[in-house]
Amino acid sequence: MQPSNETDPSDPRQECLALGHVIDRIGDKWTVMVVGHLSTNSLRFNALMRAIPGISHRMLTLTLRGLQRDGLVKRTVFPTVPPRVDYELTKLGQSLTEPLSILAGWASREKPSIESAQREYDAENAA
Amino acid sequence: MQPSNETDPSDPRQECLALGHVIDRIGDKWTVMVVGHLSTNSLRFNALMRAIPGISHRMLTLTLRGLQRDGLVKRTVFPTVPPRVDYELTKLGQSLTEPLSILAGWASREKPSIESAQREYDAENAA
DNA sequence: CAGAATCCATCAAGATACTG
DNA sequence: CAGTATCTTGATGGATTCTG
Repeated sequence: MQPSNETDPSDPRQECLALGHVIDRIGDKWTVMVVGHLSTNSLRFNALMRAIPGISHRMLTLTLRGLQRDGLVKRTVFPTVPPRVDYELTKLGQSLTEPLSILAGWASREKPSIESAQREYDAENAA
Repeated sequence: MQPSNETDPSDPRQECLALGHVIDRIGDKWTVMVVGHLSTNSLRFNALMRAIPGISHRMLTLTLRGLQRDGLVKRTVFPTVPPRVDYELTKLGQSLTEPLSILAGWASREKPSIESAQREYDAENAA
């Protein structure tokens, strides 16, 4: 039924182009980890730092700012001394946790297969 | 039953750390797009080039090699003249399309919300 | 056609030091 | 505690050229 229109939004390929765009935002390591850790409860800045091994001060800041900008994370400042800042997922952020956990499930399920494929590939390519 | 072991694999936080690792491989724009386009049928190199706007020759090569190494894509060479190479998802690769399409669904559903949040954030931060 | 190889600009990210 | 600012480097990715 579709005429010769190349930009059919119901085309799964178009959808995957849209995904590519969003993946660029939320698809990096740190973003995924932050969302994962905030999915259960709100956390303070340093608590996130401790929870996510290897993340630098700077990257956590930038990641949180990005998530905040996308409306996925809410930042709450308590005017105490010393200052305290809580980060929690917004409703929109919560809605992301399900797709991500599905992906996480796939990742942990298929991790062995992937790693064995890598070893095989590397072995073939080593000689 | 778990002792004071901090690396409990059933902990959702541990799972999200595993995700972070895998996301680093499959979570980039081009990889997602390639998998998306291969989800319906196998494609040749240049067909993928044309299907994915903006991808460079080099990035397509590297992306495909990575997917191949992970065992997600199978490369088939036809010894014809001119040479012809088909790329198709393996079974493992097929199994990834469902989680990805769920994520893609979320992305296209929530895209308006995200963009409006961004506009709001930028407006607040512009002044 | 399907790649490999080289060159190069840019940018992302870590380390470090400073502030309210 | 929760950031911001600056610096420096190393990886990334694009353009281009060459080959079987």
